[in-house]
Parts: sequence; structure tokens; C-alpha cells
Amino acid sequence: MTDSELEKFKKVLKDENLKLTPQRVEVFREVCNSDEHREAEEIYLALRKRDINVSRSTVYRTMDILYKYDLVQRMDIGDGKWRYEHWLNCHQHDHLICIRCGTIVEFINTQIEGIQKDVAEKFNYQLVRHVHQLFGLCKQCQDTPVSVK
Amino acid sequence: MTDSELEKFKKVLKDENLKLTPQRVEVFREVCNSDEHREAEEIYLALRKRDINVSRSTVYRTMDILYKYDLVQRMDIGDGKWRYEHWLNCHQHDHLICIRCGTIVEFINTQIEGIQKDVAEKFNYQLVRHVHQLFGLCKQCQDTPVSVK
DNA sequence: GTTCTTATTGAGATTGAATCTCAAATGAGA
DNA sequence: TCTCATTTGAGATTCAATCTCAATAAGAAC
Repeated sequence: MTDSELEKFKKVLKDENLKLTPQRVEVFREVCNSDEHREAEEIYLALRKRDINVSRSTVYRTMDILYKYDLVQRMDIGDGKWRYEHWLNCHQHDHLICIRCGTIVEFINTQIEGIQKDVAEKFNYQLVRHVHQLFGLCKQCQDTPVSVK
Repeated sequence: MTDSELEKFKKVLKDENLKLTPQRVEVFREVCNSDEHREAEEIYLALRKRDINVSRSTVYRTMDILYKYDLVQRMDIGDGKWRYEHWLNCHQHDHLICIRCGTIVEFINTQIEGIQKDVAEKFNYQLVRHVHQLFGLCKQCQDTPVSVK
């Protein structure tokens, strides 16, 4: 977590009349210092592992704030759990997800973005956001035989 | 539900050593006879309304079968509930979803499909399926002021 | 620094979609 | 018709997420 990231978070809290608490800072730090796409529970466990005591409730509540004010991005890959990723450089991207090992890779394709705008316009929808996920087998999983129990 | 649809369902049940029960037929009929994108609970309630008694458990279990054997399509729009739609003509399509009223419109764009293949190939992923959803405001919701309580 | 007010925290209860359990009922092959 | 494995229904259970509420702490005012 860089100073400018922390300042950005402080500004959001100030602007929204939210208090700067050590718990909130620790949750934000944990999210900033990882490039993974993690669920709230994983972030909670990562904090515990570092001997930082923040309750599950606070992790969930802080993730809500971070998401609401665009400090993190979140995604739903269909298993009922939100995955969070830091959102500091704020470049729009989509995801390739391995259906066997769960590896998530990001991709950017400006061509698709243009087509999405065209589609929305055609149907008279004012586009707000989109979800675009490609599910498949990553190279390693293609080459690894399925284990037989 | 056409005869050929029912035959297709019967064939799946037979091939998979599953029994043809009145409950399963009624659930399949209910799904076939609607173009909506409904949750399991809505399908359950629609059956009850028609005085057809099938338990929630059986609706859930039958939807699992229908999905597994490609007789229905399902989607997750991020609210923790599966939406089901019949899948009889089997033409691949994606969705535009109104974030205010929930209206779901289908769209087809072959150009995006081509790009998806290119992206997957570039990252060495063997593409299996994809999720592509555009969220926004439909024409009507753009023109309707938000009600103030 | 002290006081005061209000927001926040933590622990456990609650929610809700989906799944599981198990006894009773039923499909379908022999 | 008989038999037996499958299916059904009702309620219990699961699990991520949210809610509740008493205790705690941030931070503004002085």
C-alpha cells in the first residue's frame, strides 16, 4: 500500500463522514498488497495469519465500503462468493477463469468494449457496467490428467 | 411444450437411467412454456398457482437435471440466485439487464464470439463457456423519474 | 488533555438460496 | 404382480452475507 493509496482511502472516509479506524486501514492494506482475486473470508484469514485481529463482520463491512467508493473491484464467478481485487490503477479489464484449478487471468480488449456500446445503443440501454468472463481450461490443466481416486 | 421437446426429455431420462415422473414432466413443461428468465422459486410458485403440487426440493433437483443435460440454460446476475430459461433452439446468446426494473433482453453478436476465441487462444485457455452481461438502464427506466418516498 | 457525541466494532444471531437427510411412495423391469 | 432401486416431500442443514446490540473508540469542540 503506497502513501497515495492510503491518502485516497482517507479522503473517501473523510468525504463520507466515516471514521479512520485501524481495522479499516488494515483491511485496505491487505487488499492493496495482493494481486489475487480473493473472497472476504480469505482476506479475513490472511489478516489473522499476520496476527491482525479484525472481525469477520468488519472485513465484510469494510469490503462494502471499498467497493462502494471504487477502491476495490469485485466479481462473481457463479459460486456465490464475491472475489475482491485491488483497483488502484483502475484500468478496465475482464477475466479468464480456469474451471479446474480456479486460476484467474485478466485480459483487456478494447474492440469488445466498442461492440458492447453498439449493442447497448441498439437496444436503447444506457450502459452502466458489464460482466465478461471466459471459462475454460488453462494450459497446465489441459496437460494434467484428471486424478482418479 | 411440444411433443419433440417432451421426447427429448424422455430420451435424456432413459439414457441416464432416471425415471419419468409426473413431477419432472410438470417442471419441464413449466420451463418450456415461458420465455422468462426465472428463479427456481418462481417456477415453484408458478406450478402451485396452476394447482400442480411439486415440492421445492423436486423443483431444485429437476432444474439441476435439466441444466446438466442442456435442456435449460441458467445464468447468475450477481444476486445469488440462478435464473433459468428454456434452451430448446439452443442458439447461443448473451444478456442485457436493466439495473432498475430487472428486465432481461437477449442479444447475439457473432463478432464478440470470434474475439473471445482469439483471447482464449492468446492465453492458452481451452474455452468451454462464457458469461457476458451488459448492465444498464432500459429505455423506459431512463425516462421514468426515480420515485421519492 | 478532557469531555461528549456518534460511529464502529465484535460476537453471535439471522437470513435466504440451495443442498442434504431419510422415511414413505412410486416407476419400471422381470 | 412382484421387487427393488429411485424419487419424492418435509424439514433440517449449509454457508456466505447481513443484521443486532452492547461495549468501545474516533474525533470534534472546548
